[in-house]
Amino acid sequence: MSKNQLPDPNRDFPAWYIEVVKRAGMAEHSLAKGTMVAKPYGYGMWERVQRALDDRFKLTGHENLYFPLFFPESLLSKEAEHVEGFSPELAIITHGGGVELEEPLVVRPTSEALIWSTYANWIQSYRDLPLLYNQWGNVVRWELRTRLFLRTSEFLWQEGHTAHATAEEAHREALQMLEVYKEVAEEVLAIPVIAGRKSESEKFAGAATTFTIEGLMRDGRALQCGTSHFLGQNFAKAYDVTFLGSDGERRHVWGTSWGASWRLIGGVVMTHGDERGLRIPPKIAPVQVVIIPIYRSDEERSAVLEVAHKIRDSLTGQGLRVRVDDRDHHRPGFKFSEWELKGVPVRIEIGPKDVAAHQVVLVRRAGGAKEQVATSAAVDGMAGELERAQQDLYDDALEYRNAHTHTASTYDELRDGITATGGLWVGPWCGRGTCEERVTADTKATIRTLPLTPEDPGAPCAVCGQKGAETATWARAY
RNA sequence: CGGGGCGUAGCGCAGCUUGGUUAGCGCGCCUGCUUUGGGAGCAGGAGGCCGGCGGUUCGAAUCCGCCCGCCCCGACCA
Repeated sequence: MSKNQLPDPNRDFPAWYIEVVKRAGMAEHSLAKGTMVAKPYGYGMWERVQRALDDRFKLTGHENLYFPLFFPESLLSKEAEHVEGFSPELAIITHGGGVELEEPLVVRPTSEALIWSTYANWIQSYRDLPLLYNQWGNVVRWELRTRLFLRTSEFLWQEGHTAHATAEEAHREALQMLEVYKEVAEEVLAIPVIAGRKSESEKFAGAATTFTIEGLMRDGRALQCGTSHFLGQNFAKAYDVTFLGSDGERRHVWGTSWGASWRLIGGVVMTHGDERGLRIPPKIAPVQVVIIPIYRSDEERSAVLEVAHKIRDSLTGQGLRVRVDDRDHHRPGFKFSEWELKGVPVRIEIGPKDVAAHQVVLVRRAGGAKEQVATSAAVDGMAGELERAQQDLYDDALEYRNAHTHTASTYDELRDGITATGGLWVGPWCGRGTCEERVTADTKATIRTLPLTPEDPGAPCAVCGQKGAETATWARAY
């Protein structure tokens, strides 16, 4: 059989993940602990995700800007909960230019502190509102345990920061951007996600309410794929951001912030990958169609390549991303395996027999046998083929999630269920931290989502039995 | 920070216990020939401050000390 088998994802998912990411050429570890080199194949996916998000940010009225990587340490300390949340993960610069700095600089773990302290100067009147800005950049969080794409000391992301005159408007903004994340996750990354609200213990340090989208990975663990925060007036008060209303009253502004990172790429790997490697959704695939020429002699080679290049050109003309793998030092079988590992949605094989018959062999990564198709039909039908591949990945992932979503009404069901099967467990929760902590202590699962808007009191709490619970979704998470 | 492990060619490793002439193996890489429809074969070749510093010794990858780095488990993860 084939060589260089990947670890079995069903037996050792973490080993499978790291091998796929490395061998597909997405990323590798770099020199400093916990840092990562994003290689072209992985960065190419990130570029597609960036574009999908950025287009939607613009359509919803936002503009990009850029704040610096460093700011004075003292700035952070103005919002008590915020500084407490971040202080363990800060990278702090104490020296520059060969001398000790008068005041240390922090490398941003997120930019709320700097941005709100700056917004204070930009906002005077209700006429300056709303402020709808976003920035693309990197942040640093000194993580103890890191994983490629999922948790690295430095990572790439975007962070949106908006300021509004009313709580209602800010709240709407936070939910609107959550919806943008959900749309990108589902329609672009083909990852079905649950949109919800975080519990008090899981929310962002400094936020009034944190919203999240959560996906379910193939090993039964949940992954937070994006968060959007309604900040209330917390940062406005900490950094004294006020405006004069049309009524002449001075008020603090209401804020939001929202972020998504290249962790999404890790989510794609863990949602769609299989024992052969990656399966990349066509919308973010750096290569959507790979053409493998097959030949023996030089004459065959030039005849086959001529057709291969023609097909490539007409597909490229449709706006598709196509690669002809004309490397002469690898045989076809090697290329088949390699492009499957790299998750290219559609492969076209062309040999001398196909050239003679004006056909190609078409192979879908998502499964199914090889199919002989007339060349013209393959070219004309490719866009539709990729749309189906995109949909198939989503449908597969949704089916998996549905099959791994369970309900529990008693504590035994919840605890034993999480421990035995993983996946998502839905059960009523009274809202008290003690009940939440008990589940986490017993199962290592956390509340991933609560309903977007608080529910009317319902069934008794699965943990303590007290009435007035709302529906919580539990899972072990990354 | 606590517990455990590891630093030898691009990658993965052996050698170290019991010091000894030129430090090996697999993969990868380079050249040539034969191959090419599911991970090619043969032949030749290149590539090493053996993590660093110091010590013991006629002689150190190997023994001793110190240092540095990385990995795994735990604590942590807004």
